[in-house]
Amino acid sequence: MTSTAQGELKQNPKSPVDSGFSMRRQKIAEHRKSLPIASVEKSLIEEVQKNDILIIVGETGSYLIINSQLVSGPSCIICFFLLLTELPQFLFNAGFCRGGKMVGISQPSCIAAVTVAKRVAEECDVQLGQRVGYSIMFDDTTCSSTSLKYMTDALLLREALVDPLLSRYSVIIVDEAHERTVHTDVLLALLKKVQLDRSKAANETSEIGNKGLEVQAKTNVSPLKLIIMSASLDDARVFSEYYGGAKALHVQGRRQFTVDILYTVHPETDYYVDAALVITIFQIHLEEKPGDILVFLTGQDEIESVERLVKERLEHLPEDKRKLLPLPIFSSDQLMTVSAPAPIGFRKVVLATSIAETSITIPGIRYVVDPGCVKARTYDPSKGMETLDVVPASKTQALQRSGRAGREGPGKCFRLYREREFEKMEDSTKPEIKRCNLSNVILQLKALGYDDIFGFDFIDKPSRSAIVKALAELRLLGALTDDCKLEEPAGDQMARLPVDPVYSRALILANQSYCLEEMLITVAMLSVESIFCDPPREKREEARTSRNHFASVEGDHLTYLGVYRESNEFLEAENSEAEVDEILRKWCKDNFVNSRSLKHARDIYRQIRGSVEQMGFNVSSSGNDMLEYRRCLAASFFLKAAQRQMDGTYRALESGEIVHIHPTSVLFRSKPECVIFNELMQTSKKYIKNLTRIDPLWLAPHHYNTEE
DNA sequence: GAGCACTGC
Repeated sequence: MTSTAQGELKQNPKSPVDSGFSMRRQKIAEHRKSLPIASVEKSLIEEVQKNDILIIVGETGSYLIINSQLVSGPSCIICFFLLLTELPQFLFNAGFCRGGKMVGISQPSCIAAVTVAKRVAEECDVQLGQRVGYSIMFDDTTCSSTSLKYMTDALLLREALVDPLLSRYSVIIVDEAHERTVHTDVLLALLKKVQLDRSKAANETSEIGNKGLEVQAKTNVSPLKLIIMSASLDDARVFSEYYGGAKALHVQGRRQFTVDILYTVHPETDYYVDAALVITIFQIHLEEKPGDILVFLTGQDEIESVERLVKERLEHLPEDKRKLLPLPIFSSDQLMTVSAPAPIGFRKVVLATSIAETSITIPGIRYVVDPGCVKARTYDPSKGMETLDVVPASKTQALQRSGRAGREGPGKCFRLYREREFEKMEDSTKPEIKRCNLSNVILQLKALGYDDIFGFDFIDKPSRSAIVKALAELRLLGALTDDCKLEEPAGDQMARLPVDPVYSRALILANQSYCLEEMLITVAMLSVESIFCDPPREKREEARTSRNHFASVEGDHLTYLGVYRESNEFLEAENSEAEVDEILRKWCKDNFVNSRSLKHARDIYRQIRGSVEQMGFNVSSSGNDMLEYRRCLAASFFLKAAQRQMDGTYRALESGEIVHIHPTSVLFRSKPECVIFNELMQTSKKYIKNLTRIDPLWLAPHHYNTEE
């Protein structure tokens, strides 16, 4: 692309926010005004009473209006955020919490669960943790009198392990179901079954009548109401079909202004993408009305390179045209800087990853630049390898991105691809369950009593090979018997531990080898990312020295163990929580350790220590006997072992893949003969991460050779 | 000698 971008972009006459719909929108707006809140409440409750399953679709305004003719039945129109906080209160008022029953509201993330719970408690003017509470991994604020309980999907799934009928809930609302996370998908499938079981049990109870009070007490269950909230119409259709034609109700989304969509006319080759991007950014900066720009990029590298290009180009502009401020965001630490308004007269250009699609809202954005790509993680079950690569975005993502320009006023979205390429995009991103390692999900299902995994009623079925692989892995880890039944007690214990099956296996083995204390720390440290900080240039040398101080010749696991223990030595038993935080923060800063990661690891440690103690494990330390601990690592992670080749590369024993030690490993230079590792990921090369040097003889003998 | 979108138990 050599000419100016002006010539390359044309307005799409059929953009999803075409003005032809404005009449309709106006009508809906009038309709909404005529609806007092009381009648909204009444009609919503009526719908819940009439329908055991209700799907509530709340798209951003424009998209919703276009598609509303596709939905039958009367539309109930209120504001979406209102619904999220009001609906549970409506249900409470309507008596759904009588007799100690609860309305459960599940969210994919902790932050959402906490935020909404706080807001509802405020609206109801009650103390958080009483009538309204939330429950997330490290924080449960509910009590026996809680009626409205906000929680994460994953936690609700865990609850089903203890109470398979989820009998304390009269209504469960699953929010953000369109995100299609593994947890949401499994939860939706589970709830379908729970609802069926509870109807059955309730019918039996009523049939029994007063024949036997004992039976009645035992089956004291009432039917379960389900409300599924989805922001995407496509997914709402999928859910409706999945639940046997469940009724879908439409809700007006938040106010959305018109966004003009502009496509490029000529295809962009990869080589020109950066150039086209920068040209587009400057075209907006120099020719468009005030308003900040949001650019969607795939990762840190790309963000930094575009930032550099923008700065370079700015230097060639006359002084008065230089008022453009590039703001990179690729980690949540940078969020504060982007939400602050630009200095007077300046235009911000926010260079963001897909984090800016949904997770955060940046004020002031009127222009969006969308190259149409996203970095996506996929999992190859045959190789046990994750891949992180750049792929085309989906239509839903493209719409979401363009929608970001219309939050505060009419906006423009510049798509750096042709309209026909948009048409070729997938409707929505593949559900996570179709692109991840299934061993955790399958172990949970087995523990919940679902034996027939191939016949399980998934909304989107994962591939047969992915299921086969996960079952095989679980057998090798000792969670399942040879005929794929839950192994007792190990399988059940593993399902109850809140970590990946390989890690729970490691904890069980460590318990038997008397190095559980070490393994708890190891698993906690492996469960968080990037223990070490990336220091600024001037501190690199200092950081290297510090890292060398921690580095263990045995590998990363012992290194992490050392970091955790050394940080712990600075603490005293009587330190208050705030003091602990402060001491650790300082220690981390001095030692180039990521304090957020370390704090998170300490939380996980506490959590899993509690779990293993509950199982009756005795947390003992191997003291200075690191040999026993390393043998235990080998026995736990034997599925991921690699052997050095003549040329210095490694061969992963299970898959036969040729792999490289990742440069962040402490073993990067020493290249021991045989290692176990925790992660195999393909980026520019196939890298193994988090390794420990082992003796090949320690590997589980029954797995790699035939001798006993 | 490499970089890593986002969650969650």
